[in-house]
Amino acid sequence: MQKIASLAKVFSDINRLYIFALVLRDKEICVCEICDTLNLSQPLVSRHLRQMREANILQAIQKGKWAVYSLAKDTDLALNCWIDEISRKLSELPKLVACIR
Amino acid sequence: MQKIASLAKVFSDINRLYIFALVLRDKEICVCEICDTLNLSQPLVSRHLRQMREANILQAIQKGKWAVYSLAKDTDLALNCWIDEISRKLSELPKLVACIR
DNA sequence: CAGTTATATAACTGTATTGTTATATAAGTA
DNA sequence: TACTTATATAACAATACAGTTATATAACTG
Repeated sequence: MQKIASLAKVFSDINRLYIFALVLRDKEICVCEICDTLNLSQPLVSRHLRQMREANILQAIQKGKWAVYSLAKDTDLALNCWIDEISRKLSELPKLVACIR
Repeated sequence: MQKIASLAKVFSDINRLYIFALVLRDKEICVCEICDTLNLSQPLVSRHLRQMREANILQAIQKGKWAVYSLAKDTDLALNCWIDEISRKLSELPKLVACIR
């Protein structure tokens, strides 16, 4: 039950929801692209991403100077519900600003 | 998207999760029974219940001196996912202490 | 009707959280 | 090598939230 609450807490912030939706849409995305697209400050995005890493929702790999985020590999069962729900809302997201991958 | 975040916020608190699960299990339950079963103070339960009423998750009707809570009638689509998820966890809840309905 | 029971709410405290600003680090680039 | 770019983190201020204590209200009960 605590697990459900922790997952819910991550998705209770609108900016984390948007970030998660962006990752779902693009499969792979770097931090600066999230900042540009959602118009959020870099430190803010960075911390939100950390929370999602620690909740085992996202994973990051280093590619040159970029940190590239994607859905975590061992996607928890309780997460599937969220993925479906948020996938349905992807159209609400702004278009990409710059993609230098 | 904001709607999803609001729902998530409600379920990000472990006590609200427990309360919701109790309502799911018993269909109808009064405030004092929730307090007894979960061993939570009455004002705390009362406030959590209000948040769930305001999020349109639960509804309350007055029955004599009891306020009886149940799942809201027009159960939002986004809520179904939660109902399924939490239903699977009902076994974690303590047994009823007293039921004077 | 006085007392009790069930519930709601307000006021308060302590803690958590968001978003900002400033700084550190590490990897590319001129 | 100096400069720039991408990211992380720490320190801070402002706000939000949980849980408590005290109080109000309304409906039963003796």
